Amino acid sequence: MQIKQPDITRDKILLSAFCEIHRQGFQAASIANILQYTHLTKGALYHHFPTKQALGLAVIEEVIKVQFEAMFFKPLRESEHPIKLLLDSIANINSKVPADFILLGCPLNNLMQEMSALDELFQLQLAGVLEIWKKTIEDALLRGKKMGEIRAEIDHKSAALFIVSAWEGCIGVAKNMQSPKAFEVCMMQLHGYIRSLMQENAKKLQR
Amino acid sequence: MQIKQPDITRDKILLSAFCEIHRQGFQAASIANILQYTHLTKGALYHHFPTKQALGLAVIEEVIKVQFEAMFFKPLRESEHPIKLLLDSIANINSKVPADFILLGCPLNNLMQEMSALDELFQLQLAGVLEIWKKTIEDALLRGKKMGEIRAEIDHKSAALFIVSAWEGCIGVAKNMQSPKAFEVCMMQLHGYIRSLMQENAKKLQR
DNA sequence: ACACTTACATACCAATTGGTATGTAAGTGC
DNA sequence: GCACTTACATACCAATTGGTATGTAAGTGT
Repeated sequence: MQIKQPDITRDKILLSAFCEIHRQGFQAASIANILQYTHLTKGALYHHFPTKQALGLAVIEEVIKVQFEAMFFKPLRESEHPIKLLLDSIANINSKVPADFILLGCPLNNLMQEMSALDELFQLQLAGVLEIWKKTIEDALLRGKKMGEIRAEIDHKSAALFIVSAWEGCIGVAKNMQSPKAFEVCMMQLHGYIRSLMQENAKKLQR
Repeated sequence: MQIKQPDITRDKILLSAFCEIHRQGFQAASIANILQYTHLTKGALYHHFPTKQALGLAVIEEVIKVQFEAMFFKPLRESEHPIKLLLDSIANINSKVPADFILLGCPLNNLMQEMSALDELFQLQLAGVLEIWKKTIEDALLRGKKMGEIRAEIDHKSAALFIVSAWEGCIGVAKNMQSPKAFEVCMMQLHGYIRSLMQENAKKLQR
């Protein structure tokens, strides 16, 4: 089964829109610019997407969500040692995420801050991705409990919410400072927070 | 000494601009809207501010920075028990910050995410406010060390950076979820992080 | 091979944008 | 009381915005 030409065109628009939105934000993203990079025209864009809003929502669902799924969610879900993977990912964060994610910000966080209060569809779509992230970490913490790594009395839902929030906060502040180094330092404190959720005897195993 | 009329006009523009920017973001903020609320005209605005950028920078310096100074920096700097104040502020956060700060986001964070990668003057001005916040918390932690509340081996600079980052992250995520309750839950985890920096015997004193 | 749909390209549009040029009335210094 | 500056108001402008109406060439089903 081969990939249809229209789907290629659609993907080209989505990818170009993602890049433009990542750099300029959604509202400032220019449809003219998006098209320029693809060498397509408005006819193509408005054939595949009824409005700019629909294009933006599709970027969240089909580009951003997919990226997060591949980079964070899937590895963590499928890991045999989720707590170890979580801690290692955070400790080596700058090798895990591209530099653009810090200098331009996290695409998810950027859109959350820009659009959540302005457009309910954006808010819901973004909240959906965030919810998956949160649930994935909740599940990791829960499995950590069963493996005797995470203390039983920990409120894993609150902890997961905080981990995601702090994570985005670290990127956000590092973006302002334009400093991947600050991101690294900041994430090491999040590393410390997660370690504070662990059983004492399990900490030794995790360097 | 009485307040000059021109200064009143200038302040009216600044305040209106702050509200518009808080709701729409800087780029989407419309000068026409800003003026509508003040019943002034472009002549007035461009007399007091040479460009929209200059207006935005003035809003950061003369509205946002001043608000933060009054709400967070000054109380913490002048407190005799800074760690207690920090923990109490976080525990009662929803009574400390207006609901707009969650539903519309933190004005500082909003602008950091929108503008840091686009405009160096914005980035520097915002980083300046962030730096004061960070320094104020650094100093609070340092005084906490001297009072035997914070453990001596704690890296207070990294911790302060993380506290500010996580704080903004909590607001950011709560903004996306449009949930002051989530903000409260999230901030209680930050509360727990700060407690994890404390001496064991000092923890008992703090409820 | 004919009817119909898909997948675009081209040309156009009203609305809005930040910014400017000009005008003017009210202070202000001397 | 005259010269000059301040503090605005009014009218205008080029550029850009998202969106649409129309045209057309290439499939696609029958």
